[in-house]
Amino acid sequence: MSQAVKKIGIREVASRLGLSVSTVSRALNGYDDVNPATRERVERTAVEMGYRASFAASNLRSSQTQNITFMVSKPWTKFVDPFFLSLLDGVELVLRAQGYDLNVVMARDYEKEIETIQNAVERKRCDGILFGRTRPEDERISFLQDRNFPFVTVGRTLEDDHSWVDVDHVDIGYRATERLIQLGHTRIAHFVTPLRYTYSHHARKGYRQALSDYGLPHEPALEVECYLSRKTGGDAARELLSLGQMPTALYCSNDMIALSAIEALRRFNVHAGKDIAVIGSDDMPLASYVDPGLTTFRQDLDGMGMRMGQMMLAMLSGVTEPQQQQIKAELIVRGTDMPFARKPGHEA
Amino acid sequence: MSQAVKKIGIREVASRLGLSVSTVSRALNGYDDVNPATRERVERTAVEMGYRASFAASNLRSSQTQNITFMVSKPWTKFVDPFFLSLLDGVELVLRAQGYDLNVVMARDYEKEIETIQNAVERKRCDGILFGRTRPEDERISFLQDRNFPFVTVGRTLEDDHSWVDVDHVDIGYRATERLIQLGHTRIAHFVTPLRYTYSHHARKGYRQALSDYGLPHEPALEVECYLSRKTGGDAARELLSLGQMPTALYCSNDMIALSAIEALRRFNVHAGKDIAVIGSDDMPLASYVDPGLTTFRQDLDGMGMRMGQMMLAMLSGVTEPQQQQIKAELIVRGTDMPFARKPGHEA
DNA sequence: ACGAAATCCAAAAACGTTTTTGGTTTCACC
DNA sequence: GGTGAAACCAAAAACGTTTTTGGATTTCGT
Repeated sequence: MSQAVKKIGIREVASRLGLSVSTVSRALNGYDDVNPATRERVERTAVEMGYRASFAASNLRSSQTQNITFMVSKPWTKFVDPFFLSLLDGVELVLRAQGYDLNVVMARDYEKEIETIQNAVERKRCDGILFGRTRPEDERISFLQDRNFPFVTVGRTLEDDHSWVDVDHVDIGYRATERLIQLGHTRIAHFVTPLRYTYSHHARKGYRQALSDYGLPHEPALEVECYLSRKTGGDAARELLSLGQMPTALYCSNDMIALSAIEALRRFNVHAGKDIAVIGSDDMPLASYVDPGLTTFRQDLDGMGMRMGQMMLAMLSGVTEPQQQQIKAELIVRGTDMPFARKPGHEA
Repeated sequence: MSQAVKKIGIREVASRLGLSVSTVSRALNGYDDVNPATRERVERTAVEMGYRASFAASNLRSSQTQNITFMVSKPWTKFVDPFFLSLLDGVELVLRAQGYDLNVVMARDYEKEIETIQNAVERKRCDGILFGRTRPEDERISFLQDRNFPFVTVGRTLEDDHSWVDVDHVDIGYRATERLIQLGHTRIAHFVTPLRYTYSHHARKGYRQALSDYGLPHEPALEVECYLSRKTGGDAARELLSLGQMPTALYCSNDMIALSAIEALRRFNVHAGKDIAVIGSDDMPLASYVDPGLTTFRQDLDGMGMRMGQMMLAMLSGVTEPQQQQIKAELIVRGTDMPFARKPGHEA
């Protein structure tokens, strides 16, 4: 543990070089009115002396932080984290390439979300904000729009008048349901993710559309909203069981819900892939490890993240009109779906 | 999209109140030489006017950021994320309670780790740093010690002359091995996590100690180092299989390795819980979903995180001597371990 | 009613950069 | 040799707070 290192500022660098402070600053920040030779000399000396501009000071003067914040809400950290982490990876990659830092802050709960954003924006802690779990009417979004603060979301709202990336959940819902129909199923349940999130509506819309397109009746009882913690897929499954008439197929707009439903059904001797067909939505890592593997949809999170980063970069460099990108998910067939069998094997 | 909100600083608040800027500042920052009535008036007006101190400015002047950074390395984001997220949760909780923000930055790879820390420290972006994946000789730690910068790690080094929290991996290794021995196994393999991390050494030490305590020979061939990506538990398992003499039990210092080994062995008709006993180490969420469930150890991540936060807080308030806390993990018996059977059922 | 201590507050300095402003060279061109 | 433009750089202002300094005012014991 050696002696604390002497603090060294831009002044020191300047005086060592016999240059003025402003020249050093301009050299370091890539201005064009500085002699290339001088610039080189400055740069070399700066690293030699171990000089690094104080974040606070440059931030204060330039009112730029070179910093983008990704806000993640508490519910995420419980289950959907892999989702979020792959995404982050992509974002970070493209932001870093342009000299921006990405940092992640956690909003402990629902109300804290807006507070967190407020803190970030009003105290000018970052140049832009990223977040997901958008809701049809999202006060975070109107807040940011009001102050004209750059942001990109994962997911849409009702209005859609901002920049976002999103997976096409209508498409997923439709294709999942369609597949089950084509496998011969006629009574297909849908375990719905919390409807406060926009994507849940989309998924449900796809589900209903497929049903209607293929002339199947829409049974409201088969459509049950789940919550990641309060009411799991397991709870929903038990509810359905107790109602008597089990469906022969199940589409869940979230793998976690699907998995917990499968788990619960197994207890009642109803086996996914044998007695009931199950399709999930977001190919979480667990999905492939479980036996049988969950049939679900893969989303190109990394690509989405990169796209998201690019959008942010564009906004930061002046682009003002909303940029939007929707991507299709890819069906991953594993073991939990199967054709309709004459006699559904549930003797609950 | 309304008009951009007028920027309002401490000056505006002061003049509105007919007070001086300094008084407003002192009132807001809880100094004691300000009339309670005045303080109340100031506080009310501040929120009324929507005033929030600029982060950069207060940071610059006070040289405090009220901000703690948790650095996570890329490898983590792939597999061990649940680990890391629970931990974070605890940290965040206690830091927030004292008005500190926690933010997470990702180091893209090995070399970037030190760079990330440098950036954080030298540019004074935070008041303290947290990170894990410590190595026996860890340059990050010496760097921070040299500059006398507050930090707490998850995991130890050879020296241990700093603040850390850690799970007792020697204990886990010992108890896992002991349990397998008591179940009658005599040939117990150990799939070792990357030895560049300190905890891997600890786990191996526990493993070897148990072997020796119970008079079992230490077969080097049964001890194979795995890497989270390059050489998985599956690879290691296949390696062992090809060597001919399979062990009847396996202890892995990481659940992911255990799981991938189990998966690979199944392909060769060697079933965990029937043909081979397997014990993991860190009860990742997957462990309970897999069938049969993985017998492993639960670590109180949340508690560890909180402890970690407390240590940081203590350092920030002047405590200088290293604080250290080791916690014991709890054995979670599920389905992958079983007593030794006369005829090990592997016909590979 | 007086002095000392405590309380309250204003003015100005300071934090370490970047940006603005403007001045001096250098250079090419007529 | 004079002129204008381009290149280079120095000095000082500015960013928005917190901290320091010190001057009033009030309070309290005697």
